[in-house]
Amino acid sequence: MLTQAIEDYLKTIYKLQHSDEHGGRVTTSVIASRMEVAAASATNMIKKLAELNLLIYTPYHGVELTASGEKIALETIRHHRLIELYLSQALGYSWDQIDAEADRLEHAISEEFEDRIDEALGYPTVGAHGEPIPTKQGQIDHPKYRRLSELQDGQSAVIRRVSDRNPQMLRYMENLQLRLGTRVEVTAKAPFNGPLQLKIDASREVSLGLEVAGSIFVETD
Amino acid sequence: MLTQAIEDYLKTIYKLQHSDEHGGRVTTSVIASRMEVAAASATNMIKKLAELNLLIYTPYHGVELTASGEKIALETIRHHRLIELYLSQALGYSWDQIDAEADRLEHAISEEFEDRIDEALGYPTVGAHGEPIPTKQGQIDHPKYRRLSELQDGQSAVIRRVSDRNPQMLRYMENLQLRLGTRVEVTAKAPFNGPLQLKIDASREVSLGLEVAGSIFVETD
DNA sequence: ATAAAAATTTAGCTATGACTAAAAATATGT
DNA sequence: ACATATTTTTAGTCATAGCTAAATTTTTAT
Repeated sequence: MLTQAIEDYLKTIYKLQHSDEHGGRVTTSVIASRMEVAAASATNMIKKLAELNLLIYTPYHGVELTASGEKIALETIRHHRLIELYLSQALGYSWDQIDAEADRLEHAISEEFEDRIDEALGYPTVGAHGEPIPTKQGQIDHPKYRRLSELQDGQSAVIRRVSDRNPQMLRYMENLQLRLGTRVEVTAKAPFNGPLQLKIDASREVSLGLEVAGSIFVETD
Repeated sequence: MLTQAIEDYLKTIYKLQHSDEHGGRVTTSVIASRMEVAAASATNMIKKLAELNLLIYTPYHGVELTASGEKIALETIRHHRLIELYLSQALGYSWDQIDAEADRLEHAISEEFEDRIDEALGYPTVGAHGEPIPTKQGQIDHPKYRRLSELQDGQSAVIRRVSDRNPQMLRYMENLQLRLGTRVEVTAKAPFNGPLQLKIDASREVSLGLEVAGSIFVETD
């Protein structure tokens, strides 16, 4: 049977495999740190997942999901993102609250529940933070957006996705009304990795640190 | 910490204490059978709950919840009944599906979630099967309804609650349109524990077995 | 009253998934 | 190249919550 822990590990590994940060190599320590467990615990679980043919494990070198491991990861991610969207659309949750709630609910819901909220939401393809929602068949695309921090002075773009890693940062973005679909223009960039000056919705101007700007993904025109 | 298993046991024990079937004495075997675990497993958990001061345990004679045990039981039951009602009202679930889904979700939701569905439902006091919903403060009343099977020939009553124990029976009741608030009249009673003849909503007539009639609780005029 | 039956507890085992400490393998810096 | 640092794995523990089999206690029937 699929335990909650198995689903959580597979989800985490999938996300690591598809993040550009680690160059494709998903190691024990990276998994352990994302899961907030000791490295030894991660090794144990990895061995178990390899035993279940959910991933390929090369000791000392990392893991790679098999097709069935990826399937389960995508189902879990689909649950998570549908629940997040439902929480924000139907129950009025704010951006910073939905991830923690969905982390628990994603393991508890049935296919029936998945189908019903999918329908209630009108079969969405994009989650509350702009993440693609895998289809029931496990299809997903990975649109390449640029980080707001990479834009040059004078460039304009539309917010398409934000990182959901830090709830406090999400609250900060919400306060600034930096939402999906919001148009932003970089009106100045301070040197030495300094903040950038941002015009939001062609009206308000704010100064935004690089860490926040790096967590906002935009589509340029 | 409160595990899912602890919440489940406390909920079950609370319901057993307040059911008229066992004369108040809640024994290991009754708990084990309701939880669908071996008697030895129930003994283990009972000892643990006693250790946590959630119940008083008299070996070989049964258990009784303490105030704090009852508090947790009522919180769990409140979660369960709010979720059930939300599933049927907001997501269109049928009577027979909500219990199983709520059994899993009740352990996964936050206070935030509880508050939001409570609000979305308009602060209900009665659950989807007619059960009272405990307040956030743990208040609950136990209205005494009569079983439909106890009514005499010619008596009329309104359905106020149904047992949620058997999903198939719930589906059967739904098919007959035996719902909360439905008026029913016993037009005949067959002898030797035979079926009773029922007039539903002053129109359709059906023959109803005693087992089903015993699972329907009514208010007489 | 006592023997048999039923209920309950104890003893010992299993799986899951965490942990620490120690050992082993890999990576890095001079 | 090789000593040191870092990463990873192994070994052994713990808590949770289930199980079976055996022992014990309570209940029931004669």
